[in-house]
Amino acid sequence: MRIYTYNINGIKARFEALTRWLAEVRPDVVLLQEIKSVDENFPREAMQDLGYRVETHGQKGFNGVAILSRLPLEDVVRGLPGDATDEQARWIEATVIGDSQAVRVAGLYLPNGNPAPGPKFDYKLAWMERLRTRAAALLRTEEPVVMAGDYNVIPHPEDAARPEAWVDDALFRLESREAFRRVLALGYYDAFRLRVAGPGYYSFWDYQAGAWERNNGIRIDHVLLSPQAADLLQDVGIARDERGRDKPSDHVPVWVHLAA
DNA sequence: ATGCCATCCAATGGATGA
Repeated sequence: MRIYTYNINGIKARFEALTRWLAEVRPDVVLLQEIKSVDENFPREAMQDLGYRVETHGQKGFNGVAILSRLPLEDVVRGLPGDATDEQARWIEATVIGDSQAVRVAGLYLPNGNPAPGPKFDYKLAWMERLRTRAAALLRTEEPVVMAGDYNVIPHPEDAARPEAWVDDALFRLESREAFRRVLALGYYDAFRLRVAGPGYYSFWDYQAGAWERNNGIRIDHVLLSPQAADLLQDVGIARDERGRDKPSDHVPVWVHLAA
């Protein structure tokens, strides 16, 4: 089972690039972030024509997450539990019925949190505490769990080309990195770091100031695996070449291959 | 860098993003 996370920065703007990529790569499961669309306007039929089941959790203008899957999906949950007043569409879960076993997948778009300090940063940290609670509940199921998405967290200095430029940023502040670490400490693994060590691996390059041409990137899109999922891990990767194609998102796909 | 670019909504500019 090949599972991808991909922040597409707008389904309307990325429709051509996304459908080309789906036809070319043929992923089994794609967790999309920033669809920036209400559910009714998501191009469901076009995805179905490419062989995908579609589950969305959208909102008008901003945020929005979705799951595309060539495999059957069950038990879809929309919205991160823990705050009934939260209007922002940043979390979707489903069980993917694999050929050999089922995998619980969660797609997430973690709040940016800038400027920090401030109310947006407070929301980010509160959201991360809710994430920790949900992540713990998912672990207790003892199913293989994959939580993947745009975490908006640079875990370590080696995950930024210029870490000194991010020291006061909500993506790299100690509170954000500690909250990310608290999720890992429950028993999750950063799939990429199970297989690849060292600096120079990024998943986001800003549109501005020639960030891509200068390789001024950050690694903020992550795939977290429960121990049961980590046992199934066959390979990982970052599809960095997507950033150099026509009308790219500012993020690229990050993927895992599980024996499931 | 003081958002340099991109996206969306809605309106010819504002909000948001990382």
